[in-house]
Amino acid sequence: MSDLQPPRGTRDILPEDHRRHRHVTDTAFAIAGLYGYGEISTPIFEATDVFSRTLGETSDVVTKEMYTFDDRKGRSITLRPEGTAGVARAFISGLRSAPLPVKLYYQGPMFRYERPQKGRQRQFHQFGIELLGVDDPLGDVESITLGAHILGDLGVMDRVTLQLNTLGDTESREAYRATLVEYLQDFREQLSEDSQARLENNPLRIFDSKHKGDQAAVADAPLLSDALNESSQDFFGRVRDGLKTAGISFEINPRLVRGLDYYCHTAFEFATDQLGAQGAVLAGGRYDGLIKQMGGPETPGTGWAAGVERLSMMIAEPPLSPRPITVIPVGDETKDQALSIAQQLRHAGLAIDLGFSGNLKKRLNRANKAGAIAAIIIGEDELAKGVATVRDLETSEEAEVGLSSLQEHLARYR
RNA sequence: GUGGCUGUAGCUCAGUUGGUUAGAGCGCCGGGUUGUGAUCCCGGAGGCCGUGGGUUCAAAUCCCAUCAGCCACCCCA
Repeated sequence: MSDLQPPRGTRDILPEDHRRHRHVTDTAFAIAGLYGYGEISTPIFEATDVFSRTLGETSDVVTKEMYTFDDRKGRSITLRPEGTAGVARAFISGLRSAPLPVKLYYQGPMFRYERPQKGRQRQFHQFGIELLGVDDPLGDVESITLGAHILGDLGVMDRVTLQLNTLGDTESREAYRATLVEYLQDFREQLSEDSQARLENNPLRIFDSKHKGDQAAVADAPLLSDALNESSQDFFGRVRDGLKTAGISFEINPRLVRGLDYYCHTAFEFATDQLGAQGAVLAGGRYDGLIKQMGGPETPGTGWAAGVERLSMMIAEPPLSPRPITVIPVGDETKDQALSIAQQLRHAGLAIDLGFSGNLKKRLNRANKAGAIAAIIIGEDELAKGVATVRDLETSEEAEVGLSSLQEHLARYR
């Protein structure tokens, strides 16, 4: 029994789950298409340094969450923990001469070695977009607008809030970092162990901590927003204005800090309180230095990723579509006819279930449970007359329909 | 990685102070004269009580370990 369980933090996505899963990704695909984005798939695993060099050597993802192993030739391989680094790599190796901007979306499994809990698994799925080659704040606005559009169509907008912050450009951030570290020296003793280490390598992240001592230390600390240089302030101002123009409401959250090193300027997160401790359903920001850092041409980028499982948990039950029509033969002599009628109708584009066994009562019962909208009953009586009995399973109305006009009659159920 | 809670049939759970062949509801399968769907009646399959050790004459029940789930921290989608 225990051998039959999937590995920790993974799960089988059964047909019922997939209906929700697919509804999320189908919606996202359709809307990304409306914004002119094209689909890209990158490998599920990459050379380890694709992630370790870009996400930040000290980030949690790199230090303790990656699935890394050596392949048979001793190359270090890592199952992708997120999508952006792989897409950036693909851009450099295969799309560098493409006309800018390059607008991409992707969907697929990601892997992070973490302790599972609600809304958090070791293998999970993300849908994400990347907009490459746009340094204008309008790019951030488009990216966020696209995300909001998808959340809106999924019907979850009323249960999320858009949290927005800026990390400023490199100059602003470096300057601020120095003042923050200096300020926090006096509080060193009360900081958590993790945050004491962050003092050295990523002091901004202390803002994110839920540790009481950390929060107290940071409560009256100088804010990054006060340390922004003029161009960073201007950039952020134009993002906010753009969002207002697009009619998207947001809250400024000065404590919102991205965990991955490659972010600059815009950082945002659509957050909910409905998924336990996991707040983010769609989050991202700007990453202007990433592609150059990986060895490509200097190319600005902005984008986000959304958790497919998290969104699946939030959406309403998606419609069962298409509802099938069940073909039910009565008596052994009619099976061949039933089969060929079923095939004919399937080729005409109708969703057809064939009742396999049991008496008529059982088969109608099964058709009902399968969500069928109608049943086509084919018995010897019918065949003798060259008709089939079509029973509407909603209204219970029955009609005898000539076999030749069956297809026409069923058109109402498409 | 840390801490807390949990683990009996596909699902939700019961199982007395440790005592012999471990139960219910739902679901599933079959039947109620191979022709009519949610109901009703009858029958059936399905559990080495998460796994491995230990204590005991005797363990689903007590102890230890381990695995998995849930919750929180950490962090994130």
